[in-house]
Amino acid sequence: MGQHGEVSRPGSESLLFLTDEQLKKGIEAMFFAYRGFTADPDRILENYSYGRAHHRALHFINRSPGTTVNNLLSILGVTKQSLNRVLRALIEDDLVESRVGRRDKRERHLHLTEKGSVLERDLSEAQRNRMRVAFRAAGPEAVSGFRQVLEAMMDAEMRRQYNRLKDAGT
Amino acid sequence: MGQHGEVSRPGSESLLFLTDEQLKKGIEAMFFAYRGFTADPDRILENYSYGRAHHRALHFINRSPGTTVNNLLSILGVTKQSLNRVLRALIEDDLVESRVGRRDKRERHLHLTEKGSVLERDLSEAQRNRMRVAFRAAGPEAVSGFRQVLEAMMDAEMRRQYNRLKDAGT
DNA sequence: TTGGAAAGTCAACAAGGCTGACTTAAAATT
DNA sequence: AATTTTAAGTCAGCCTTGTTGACTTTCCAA
Repeated sequence: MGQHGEVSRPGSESLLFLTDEQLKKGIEAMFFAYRGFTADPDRILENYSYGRAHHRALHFINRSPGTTVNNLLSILGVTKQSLNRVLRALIEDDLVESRVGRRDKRERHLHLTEKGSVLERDLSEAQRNRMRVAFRAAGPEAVSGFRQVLEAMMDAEMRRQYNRLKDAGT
Repeated sequence: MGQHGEVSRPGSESLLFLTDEQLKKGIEAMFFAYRGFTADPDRILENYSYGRAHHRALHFINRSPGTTVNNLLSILGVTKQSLNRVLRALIEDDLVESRVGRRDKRERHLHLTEKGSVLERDLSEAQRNRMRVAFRAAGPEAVSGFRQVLEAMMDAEMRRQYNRLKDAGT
């Protein structure tokens, strides 16, 4: 019941990696790894009145300086009201600057302030350290596979967003 | 500043996959992929008065039938009070059965009911389908790398939990 | 027989999602 | 020039899921 392709029939390549058991291991790997993925920044954030949502905003503003609110909204996949709460705090605390658009004055372009950059760097560094250790332990072949599978797991729309973020150095 | 190992010095193997840029791509891949990972079950759950927390409980009870509350607690990494709220709903709705321990009567052993199995299977199937498509598209080599990197990203304690879940068919 | 462990419960709170309704300013269209 | 649409922001209220802290009941084990 529910088992597909787990029998390596003579003549077919081994499809053992597609057994339900293997798929479940993949699911559990995602679950536990995501916890590790967020653990370090979360620990840093505890010292502030910020949470994971603030981290995400800082990350993507840093990644695409000058991005508009609407843009950020579609990357984060949350509602305007939800993002606004987070953004308001960051702007009030002088971590993020909101500049009126030059061409279109309805738009606001978001930038990190010096202070915002410092926190972003701090969070990012913690997260990159863990990623670096994992990448180094697994090796370049594994990293390539890691990214291939993750990309294939995204919705088409997310994959578009993902590929849009410039990847210098690839 | 903050750049490590991106220069492929003569004599060193290529460490290009450890540039900050590559690490950031990895971080973003995790972010977008996790959204995809949860999207399908979340959609199903919308028809019920359950959320992701209920899904996780169902998953791990299905995975380790007869597990105790304490056990589940340490796997899920939430507080007793938080889990209790979820578990109470599942038991009241007859999706989960809580049996008093035979050896140690303080313990409760958790099992899915017929009804619980049905929902679990539904959720699991949706999630496995996406995972299967991704695995198939990426191929067995990539899947191996995917799991290697994720395992390396876990905290030691989580990795222990992860490896404890039996992996028949590996 | 007593101390500690497992489970369960109540209350109160916070973060971060959501919907709906509405405003303001500016751009775009008619 | 008038109207419609878009971008941003706001208020209010709700839900889920996490947290602490305090306390009870049951029962195993020293």
